[in-house]
Amino acid sequence: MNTTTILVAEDDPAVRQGVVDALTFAGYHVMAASDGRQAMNYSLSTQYHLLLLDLVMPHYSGFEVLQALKKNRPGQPVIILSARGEEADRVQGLKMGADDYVVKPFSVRELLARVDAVLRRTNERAPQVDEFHFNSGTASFSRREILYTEDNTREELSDKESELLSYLVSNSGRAIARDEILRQVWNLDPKGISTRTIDMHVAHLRNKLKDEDQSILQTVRGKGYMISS
Amino acid sequence: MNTTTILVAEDDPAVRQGVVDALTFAGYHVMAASDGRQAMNYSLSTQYHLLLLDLVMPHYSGFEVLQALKKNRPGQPVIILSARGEEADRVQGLKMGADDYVVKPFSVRELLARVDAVLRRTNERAPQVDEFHFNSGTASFSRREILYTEDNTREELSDKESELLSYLVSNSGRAIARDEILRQVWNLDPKGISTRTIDMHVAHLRNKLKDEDQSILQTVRGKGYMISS
DNA sequence: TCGTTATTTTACAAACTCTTTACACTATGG
DNA sequence: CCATAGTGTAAAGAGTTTGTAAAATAACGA
Repeated sequence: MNTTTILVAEDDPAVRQGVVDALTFAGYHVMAASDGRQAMNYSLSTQYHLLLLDLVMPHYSGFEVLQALKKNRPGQPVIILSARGEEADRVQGLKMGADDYVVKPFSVRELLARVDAVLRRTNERAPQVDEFHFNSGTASFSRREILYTEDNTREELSDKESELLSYLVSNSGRAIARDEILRQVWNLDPKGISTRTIDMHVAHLRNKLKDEDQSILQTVRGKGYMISS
Repeated sequence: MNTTTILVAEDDPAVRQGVVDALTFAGYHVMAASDGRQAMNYSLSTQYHLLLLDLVMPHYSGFEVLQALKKNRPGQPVIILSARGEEADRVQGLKMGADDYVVKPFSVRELLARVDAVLRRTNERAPQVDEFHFNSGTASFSRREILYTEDNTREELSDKESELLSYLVSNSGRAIARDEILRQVWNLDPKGISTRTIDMHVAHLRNKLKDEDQSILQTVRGKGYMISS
């Protein structure tokens, strides 16, 4: 299943609908903004994997949106859509941090190819993390160990500890519910079952991370746990 | 699975049954109102994703229902059903905030197409907002925390605090009644019950937002609370 | 099989959230 | 300026969630 979310910012209803339909049909989850103000709002405050950004919109131009976005989320992938095919705009857009540029009118095939390419590049950029660096050391999942920088000592991670930490690290920056952890790490269907296993493993991990003040592995009361990104 | 709920307000039993059957068969959860008074009642007090509204009904006309509804729930999607295919009605309905207009008699295929289109547009229109930027910081709902820009400190949000703030933010720009908050955030039917819980949570939120002058989270006396957009 | 280690369950104290109560304070209309 | 209804908030209590030690069970290699 494809749960990649794409935000489309485009004021022309016909073009917007076309793009939304094409992306939806291709299996993406799509959100749309229909003017510059919405684009500014949504792009800064919602979660998505790729922004398709028209340059010419009412209220705010695509350049303004891009500028604000790159200030707040430097790594956010963006493809610029614009009728202006001029070299100057293209260069400025890419200079401002856009990942690619599609000139209107474009074919569905071309759009999808660009989208795929940018998403692929983005994923490559962040390959399966095997190491987690924190204040006092580094955890390696393939070697199932933690190395402490200061005294060069070593602490082993058990199977489950390693998998749990790995999952939290690769989903850092959001609170992960216990249910989700049970499903993803324990491969259980958490229907009604209640267990303190996760909490115990978290306690063990905190010990091994020397995280007595819970600054690395945070509790999110009522939900689960989180590692800040 | 499709858990989208549609409210059908139509006084002609034959038409109503036909619409209900078609929508049910298409996988929607359907509720029905058989006159204007029921329509007024249900449309204002129950939860659904789309209202199919007949204009000609006893007790209250569709226009009256639409007017009351848009006053209380400006974003609620509505499709008007009517035998009168005249341009004037169509225009007035759309002016009053309806999203589309289907002229009777209509085919099942046509109805479903309109329903699909409006629901899709609705989803595009309002993506899930995860962040709220304000003068001194940013609140994130997926992380259930507030980060203050100045000193890089962090304040946690409790479950209810986060949900409440999220609801106010995603409905910013209008005053939200306490009743609506109880229904939407607490999942309670606020019939006559009176509680100061909401006010307490607002007080806590204001603390965490450092909003001592109530410039972010405003009180609307006699109604409830509001966040300006 | 045994011994060792990893994982899960149990149990209970501690911490926290939510709600209610109570009362002070404020806005509003006469 | 008063009466009244609406709002702010401190404090207390009920109920829920989390941390963790200790015991029980499972997994595994020799």
